[in-house]
Amino acid sequence: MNKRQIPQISSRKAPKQARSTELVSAILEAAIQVLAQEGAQRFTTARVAERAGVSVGSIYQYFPNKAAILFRLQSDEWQQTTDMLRNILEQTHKPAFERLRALVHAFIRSECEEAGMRVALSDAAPLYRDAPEAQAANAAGDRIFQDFMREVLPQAAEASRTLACDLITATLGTVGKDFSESPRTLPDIAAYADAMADMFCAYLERLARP
Amino acid sequence: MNKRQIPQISSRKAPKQARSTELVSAILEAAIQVLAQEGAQRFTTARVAERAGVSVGSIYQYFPNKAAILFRLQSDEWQQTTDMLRNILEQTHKPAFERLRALVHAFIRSECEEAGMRVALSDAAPLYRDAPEAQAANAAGDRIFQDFMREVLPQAAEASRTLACDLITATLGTVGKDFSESPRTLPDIAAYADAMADMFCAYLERLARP
Amino acid sequence: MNKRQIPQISSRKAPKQARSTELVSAILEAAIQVLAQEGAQRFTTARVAERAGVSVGSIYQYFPNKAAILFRLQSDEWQQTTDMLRNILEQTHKPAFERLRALVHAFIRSECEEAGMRVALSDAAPLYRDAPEAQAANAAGDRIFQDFMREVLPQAAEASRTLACDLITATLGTVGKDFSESPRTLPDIAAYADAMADMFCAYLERLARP
Amino acid sequence: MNKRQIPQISSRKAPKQARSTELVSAILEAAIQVLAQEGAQRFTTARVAERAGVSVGSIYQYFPNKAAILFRLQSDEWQQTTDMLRNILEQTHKPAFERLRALVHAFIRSECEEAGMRVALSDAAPLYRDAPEAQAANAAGDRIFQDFMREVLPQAAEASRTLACDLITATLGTVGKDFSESPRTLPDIAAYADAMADMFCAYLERLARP
DNA sequence: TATGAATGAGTATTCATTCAT
DNA sequence: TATGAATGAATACTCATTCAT
Repeated sequence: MNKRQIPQISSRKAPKQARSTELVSAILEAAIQVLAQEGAQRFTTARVAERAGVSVGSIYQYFPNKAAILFRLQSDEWQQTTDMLRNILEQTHKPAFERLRALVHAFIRSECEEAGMRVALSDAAPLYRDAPEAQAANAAGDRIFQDFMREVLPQAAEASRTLACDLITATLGTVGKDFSESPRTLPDIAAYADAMADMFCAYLERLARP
Repeated sequence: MNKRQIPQISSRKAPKQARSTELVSAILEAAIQVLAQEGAQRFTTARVAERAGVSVGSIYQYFPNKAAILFRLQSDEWQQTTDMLRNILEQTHKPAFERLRALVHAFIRSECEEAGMRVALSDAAPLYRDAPEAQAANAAGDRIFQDFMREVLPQAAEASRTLACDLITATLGTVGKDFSESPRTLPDIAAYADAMADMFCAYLERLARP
Repeated sequence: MNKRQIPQISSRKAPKQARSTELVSAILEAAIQVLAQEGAQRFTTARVAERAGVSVGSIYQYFPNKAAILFRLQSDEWQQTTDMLRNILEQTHKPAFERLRALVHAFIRSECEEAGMRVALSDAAPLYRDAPEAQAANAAGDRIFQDFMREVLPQAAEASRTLACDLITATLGTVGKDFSESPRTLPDIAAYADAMADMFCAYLERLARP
Repeated sequence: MNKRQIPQISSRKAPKQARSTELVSAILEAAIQVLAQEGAQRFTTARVAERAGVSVGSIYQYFPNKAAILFRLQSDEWQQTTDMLRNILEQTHKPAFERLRALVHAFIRSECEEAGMRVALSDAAPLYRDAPEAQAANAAGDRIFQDFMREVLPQAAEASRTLACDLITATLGTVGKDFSESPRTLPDIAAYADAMADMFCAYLERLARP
């Protein structure tokens, strides 16, 4: 098996003071730029520090290592995405499939924004992926979707509902990322999102059928 | 934009002589082992050379750089997969959806074999991904599927058929890879493949409907 | 010749106020712990400050640099040892050789206490050794022994007496330290101290002989 | 307890070819110079490489890490010293005490040569000391002396002979090193060596007495 | 006085690639 | 053809010390 090292990744200190928060923001902002402009390969602490107008030492005051910066970036992404998805799914006055379609559109669109950075971030995944913190973060998103699935497939067996949920979230996530790796126009994005929503709806309808 | 270097990736010489072919095979075989056992991070020419029982110099006789080895590995994978998919899709005496289901099963199963190596290989993707040769290789697989789609959706507009084709191949590829990153049992694999096939069939049925 | 920097090492201010003395004690106590538990390599001002429950800045209020802390530790050791030796040698009602034997025992025993810290402290010697203050401190101990030697070898020429004094103090000091670097049981300590005392007595007897 | 890392220290490859041996020699020679002129603190692989007129990479071709260079230097010292001592002790046609005196003189003299480098080397001891290889190397020297002690103290109990042996070798080694840390004139060296030899002889005579 | 955030020079080690033999 | 020694740029991380608050 692979002998990958699992790094400590949690933030070194809670940025309580205003100064700290600013610095952390500057570092993260710089990290995003470096990632987007230079790629994962050239993402180095020195470059981030320089871009942030900060010393390397300061980076290590707030992040225990390079992986922690990347993980933090990814974490923030997940958080935003999760929030966005939750907001859409919670609009229970709208029909379920309409919400699902909106969700797919929103997700694909958001993936295509800052695509360069996102691709680089996922290129760097091996550096933070295996940390325990990373595993936990992903779980949150899944739960939201589980609830939605229960609403759409109230009759389905638990196991098959979970399977469907896994399949749809995996498709949304990985296919969305894959799609965003090439530059896309807005109409292309809309068309692709529609196609994906069609696929999900067709699948869920079939599952819902007796 | 990213300033990634785009390396030359094509093999340096066509290995016509038996000796050469042996050497190339040894190198590729060693590369697979190093990838599987050490991970993308520790995939170095020196390690490949040592494992292959060959000098580093010899590697550079047949591959212009490290990325070329990885690309070749990926290429071979694609080739095998493409062949496999073609064989399944060409069994035109079977119903289309049956073939599609068989294809999904075969693909997911094959992704789950040697998953360690495959994950490492995809971790290393940034190294070879941007080479022009890589783009071309993918196209071949798509064409095969295009034909199948024309069979299943003879009435559909060209554009929407292409879109569906892209979506399904992307889903198969990326979700398959994502699924294979965790260790899976055979029944899990079968269940997941069935779910995916269900989704594809439901989607295609909807598209085929007037 | 070596280009080692010779740092200023004397304490930055005389800690007259109670608060200051407490702080200095806390720092020194923490320094001992860090040295013993982490070793010379990991002896950092940050670690000392943390262990002392004090800010780094405070350390620099009382010590001009890291070396000064180490030097102070070493100084205190020397002071204690010197006092101990003086006490033993001043018991002039006991026979000289009996006092010498007691001294050797006491010294070896004390070296073996806190051996971990002492080893670390001597590992760190390069950092403080070359300071002029360090040279002076050692001289004090020698003078006490000189007096004892004059008592034991009243007839000997000044030069040869000084030589013997140097040799014996050097042996006591360096061999004692060397011995203490391995963990020792009390009986082992006693046996070794007896052997060393035997050696010293035999040597002094020979020198005393006409 | 101290959390010192114990590094791998053995040479990376056996320098079979002439070229290799030259390189290793150049590296070691450069290491000696850096150590003598810059001190242990400033002993860096980069400096050694530069002084040797060699790339850093080349150093790592022959030594697994920095500690290994230092250990090799120390090893070579031990080897030379051991050989020297053996040669002197094996001249069995000379009286034992005469050989012992010669040995002490030779040892102290050799310690005082290249004293700067030796001091620096022992300053760096924490880096290589804890490696298993280092422990083994020391044992060899002891055995030679054991034989000599058996010759001088044929009647003594095994335990007390071993104790005396340990004490004398420790004294010779550590006091010799301590003495060599200050610059010395030849007559001073001779006088000190004589005093030490006197001490050893007096001690051994006492032990030999019934 | 006390703090602790900020600094940035300093270092060991790796690894893709070349080229003399 | 094959070798593998040599190269040296690149990089994560530490830590003594300062100084604004």
